[in-house]
Amino acid sequence: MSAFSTAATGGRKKRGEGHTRREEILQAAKELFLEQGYEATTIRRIADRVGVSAPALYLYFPDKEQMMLALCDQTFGYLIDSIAEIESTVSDPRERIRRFGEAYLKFGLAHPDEYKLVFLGSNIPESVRKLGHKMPTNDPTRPGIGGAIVFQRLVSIIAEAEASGLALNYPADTCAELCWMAMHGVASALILKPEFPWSNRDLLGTGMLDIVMKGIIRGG
Amino acid sequence: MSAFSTAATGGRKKRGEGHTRREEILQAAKELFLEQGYEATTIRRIADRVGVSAPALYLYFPDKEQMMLALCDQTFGYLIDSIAEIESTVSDPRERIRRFGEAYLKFGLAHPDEYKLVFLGSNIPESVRKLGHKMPTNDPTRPGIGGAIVFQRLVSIIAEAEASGLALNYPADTCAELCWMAMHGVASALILKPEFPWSNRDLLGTGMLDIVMKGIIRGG
DNA sequence: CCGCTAACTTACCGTTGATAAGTTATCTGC
DNA sequence: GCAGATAACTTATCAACGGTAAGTTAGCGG
Repeated sequence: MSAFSTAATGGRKKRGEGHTRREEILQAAKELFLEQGYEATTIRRIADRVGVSAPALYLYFPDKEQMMLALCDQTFGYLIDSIAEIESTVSDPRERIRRFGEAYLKFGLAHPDEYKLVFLGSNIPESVRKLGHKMPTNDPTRPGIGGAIVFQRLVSIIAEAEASGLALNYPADTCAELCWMAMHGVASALILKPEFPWSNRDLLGTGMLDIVMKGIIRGG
Repeated sequence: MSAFSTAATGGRKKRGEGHTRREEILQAAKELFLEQGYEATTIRRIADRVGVSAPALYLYFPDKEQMMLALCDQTFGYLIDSIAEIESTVSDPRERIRRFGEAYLKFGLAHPDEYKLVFLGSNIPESVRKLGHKMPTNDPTRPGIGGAIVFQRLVSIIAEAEASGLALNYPADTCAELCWMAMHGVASALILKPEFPWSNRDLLGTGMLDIVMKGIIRGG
């Protein structure tokens, strides 16, 4: 009906169909997020796009943060999938770690907004705190958990590498943290300062990966 | 006068004394910033503490961002000073790089709010873009330039190290970027997720520094 | 047809950064 | 000492934000 709404779905939902509205909200939020970034993705704009009033969103999400995190989890699923594929198809421990790093960085550069929200969330102190608070929370449905799952995969990959005979220069969990921090440093820098005249973007990724591999693997 | 204002300075300034008001504003902002973090540091709260109306702040700063950046530059001065001291007292190229990394990380952990604002500024797209846009801007008074100055020091240190005979595995500027990104990865992770059960915080700093040194220096 | 309640709206709250327009006080030139 | 000029500052207000309270509409089961 209205001329400038890509996802307005007209009238009220029938009984029991509320969950479809929830998905419409996520879809609209995602569109806005991709088109105009985080700042433009306000409650009111999402509601407008869905074709519903702003408070209606609060029937499906407790607050904006949970909405955004649910959105990110959806996107992070792609990264989790691609990591799972690496784990199932690549057997060499070194190669696994390297491929993880590549996939991680590629994902970050392909989904900068989601990356920012999950890994650089300066706005979401609440859930970031919870996210780190007690890591072994086995609830994969908890919103915002995507980043933690990814990190846990790396811990597993490196622990398994060590178990299969790879000698490490540090404890396995420290190696995982170092590896993640290094790649996170590259990702966040390239994402936050895209217009900075970086000497060589590709080399920064592959070089950091080389450095980390050499640094954490004994005799690497 | 009022019971809970640490810096209220009473009446109006005389002609030509506006600059002292400007410093009072920065001081109040800094106090709030340190006491209650970035979120609590609103225009109105700063104005209250100074003992002046909110719009008065706009006589001295074009917007909140410039205020915050001026504030950060003040704090970053300490880091710049300590780097200058390292440069003037440490002659060994390897040791210089290492000491830079240590000083950088220490500063980040000691001033997390300023660090966030300058290096993780998800709120300040404007100036971050400018900051990276044309690096060789020789205006050290430009607000928000602190982080760029620090980075430029590292570039110099590594370029000088190479000039003095140290063999690098990558171009000097790439080495500087890799070094900064790695340490930035550690700093930002520890700052943004302080409650995460990191395996060993000290080891993450020293270990990353070891890894980077070994990685960028030929035969390191 | 009645009542329950899911789905949704209108009206509003307090807060934010920021602007426009008016006021007061001090300094300068005469 | 008095009259502008203008630095310094206030009041009133804006649009937008996230979020809540309370009322309304619509569909389903009895």
